[in-house]
Amino acid sequence: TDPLVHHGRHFGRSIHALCNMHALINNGIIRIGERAEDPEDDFTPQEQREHRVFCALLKSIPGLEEKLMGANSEEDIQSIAAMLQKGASSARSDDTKSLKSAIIDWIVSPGEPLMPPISRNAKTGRGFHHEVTGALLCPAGLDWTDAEIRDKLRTGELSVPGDQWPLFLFNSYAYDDTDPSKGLLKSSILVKTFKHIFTSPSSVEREAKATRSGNARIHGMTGVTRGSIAYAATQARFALSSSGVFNRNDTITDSERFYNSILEYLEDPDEADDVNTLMAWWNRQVFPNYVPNSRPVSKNSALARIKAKR
DNA sequence: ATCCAAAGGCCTGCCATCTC
DNA sequence: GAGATGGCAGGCCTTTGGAT
Repeated sequence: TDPLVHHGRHFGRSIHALCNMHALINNGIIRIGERAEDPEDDFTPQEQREHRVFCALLKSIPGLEEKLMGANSEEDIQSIAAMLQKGASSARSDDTKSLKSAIIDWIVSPGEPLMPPISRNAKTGRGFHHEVTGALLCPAGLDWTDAEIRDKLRTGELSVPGDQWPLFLFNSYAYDDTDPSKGLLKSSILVKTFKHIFTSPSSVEREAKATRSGNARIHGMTGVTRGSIAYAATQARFALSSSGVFNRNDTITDSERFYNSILEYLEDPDEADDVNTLMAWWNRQVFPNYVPNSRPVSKNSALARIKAKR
């Protein structure tokens, strides 16, 4: 496969999922031109955000900038964008597929039966239809033990927009309304989802059985990123929900708004202190033994090949 | 009619272990 | 040690189904 597809997979998982690659790249190139002409040019906050993502894209894929600048037709750029998009989309799809069954093992304590049982390969019966997934998805601040609230969530009378965060994001699934950031993004289910995607499915258990490099290693990922945490949260939220089809624009599941709201929080300068502490915590959870260049890499490993390309 | 996502099958790469 | 073997993980292909 084309290396751009490969890079697109990791970009989607770690920097920005759910974006339109064509627009991202086209707008990015235009903005570079405008900035060169008029450095004083002001961009809207939205444009500035998009441009930061574009710069991260250029930075994360060696040779991409040259490739884009050297493209001599609109078509060339379109095909580059299409490859990256394909990578991001297929990675997202592979992860939803894989998490769909895996997450069932993480929502009750080991050994405890799940009542009623949830099918590993179907989404019906999840979401607010089930006591356990419902409690996890219930917006922080609402009381899932209240029968009236449960009913309204089930019927949809009470709809939950993506920026109203569910309880499963919080450590021990406990929300403290006097301190809303307490335990935020520190739940075990989120860490497990992250490990499943980035370090390997078996690394979720205490003793990893992996014999092959996981995604983080394949792509030389050495620490968590804001995008990767938001991505794991979005995948977990979708896996717990009853909706069967992942769709960016679906207003019921509202995954894109959810993803962006997490990302916004993590990038908010006003939250920088909390977020830096949080990121350090994540790195200890997920990459505890990481020391730069400490591991020998076999000559033919994917990582070695990637390094050789740089 | 077209597009996209889901699902399962399949293939390949990687690593640990075995066997000689 | 070198080569064979087996299992795990990631990714690709194909089919299917639903939405637009």
